[in-house]
Amino acid sequence: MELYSELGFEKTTVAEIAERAGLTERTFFRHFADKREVLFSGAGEFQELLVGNVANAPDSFTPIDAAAEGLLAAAAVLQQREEFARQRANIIAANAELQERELIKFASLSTALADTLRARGVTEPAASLTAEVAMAVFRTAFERWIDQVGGRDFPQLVRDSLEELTALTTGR
Amino acid sequence: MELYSELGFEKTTVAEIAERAGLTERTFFRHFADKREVLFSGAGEFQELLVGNVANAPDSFTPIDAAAEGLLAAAAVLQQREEFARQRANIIAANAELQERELIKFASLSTALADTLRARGVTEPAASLTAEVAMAVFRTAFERWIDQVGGRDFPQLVRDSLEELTALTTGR
DNA sequence: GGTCTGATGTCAGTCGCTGACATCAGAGCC
DNA sequence: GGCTCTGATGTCAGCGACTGACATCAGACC
Repeated sequence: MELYSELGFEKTTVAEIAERAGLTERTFFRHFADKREVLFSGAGEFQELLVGNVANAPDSFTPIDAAAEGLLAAAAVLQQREEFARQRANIIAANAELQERELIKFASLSTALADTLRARGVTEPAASLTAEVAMAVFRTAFERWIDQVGGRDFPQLVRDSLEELTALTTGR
Repeated sequence: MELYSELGFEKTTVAEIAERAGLTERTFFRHFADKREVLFSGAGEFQELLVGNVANAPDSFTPIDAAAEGLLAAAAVLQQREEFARQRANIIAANAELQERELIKFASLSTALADTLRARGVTEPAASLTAEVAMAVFRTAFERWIDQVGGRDFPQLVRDSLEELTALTTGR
């Protein structure tokens, strides 16, 4: 993270990272699948957090509302680590390869979310579509949270985006 | 495309591609930014097609309906080249790096779509959210189109997914 | 015939990443 | 205390993607 912030992602070599960590390049690649993965090592826990809250939502909740439970929990956790989240977002925003990796992590989240909804009895294609739309809401809210300086409440931004979504489709 | 289908993407070296094309490796990289980009060289025209149809939609259309015009036009064109689209989808489905690249192309499309909606007078965050949701609909419909053997009508699948979307949110 | 330009070839080099094998420190056992 | 076993790390050689610098060459235009 230090080096990626100082030099930028591209200009940082794995050799430099290894050196600063007091390890070998080979060892680096034993801990991380590739140079990008460093910034995404927490993705697993993040996914479990989000999906877990969806699974535990009351049975009476609609698919969208169940998904929203997961999004809100995830947003709350990121809110806690705002500084870290900002630094990380800046690094990613500066590099296309990292954006690609982030997108596939989001896609993986979307798949996991769809699976969870299906486990709640939601049928296809509603499950996949809800999952995709929920992640779209999350991304939109995240972007707004990061872009602003003031530091508004991330979970609240998620709620706002969900409202927007409803307005979009009911207005047809 | 031939080599990627025969050997798989990873096992194909740029040297082999260059040889079959009767060119040099260096020349390959002058035509394509990287090994993956070969499969995405048509992305620019595709984007213009989609966005163009959104821009030309009647002013009276809601954001979602305007976006739908673009999706339907894009789906119709892919329908024309079904065989090519299938082969390409298979290659991409077999490789994670290619999926990453495809996702960022979709994201780029989403951004362009949001811009177009904004030019139609749609305000934020409705523009971004509509764009994201529209692309989610497109992806979902595309997946269903490719997965089935029968070869159902792609534009019709897009319409179906749009209906699903409405149902999702109005059911709250 | 001459010049100019854009595409291609050549070459050397960097960097990400991997496989194979050696080393070494600590855990647990006798 | 000595032994073995295991997991983490180091070492080394090598492949393949990608780049910069310079040379070459064919066709366009004058």
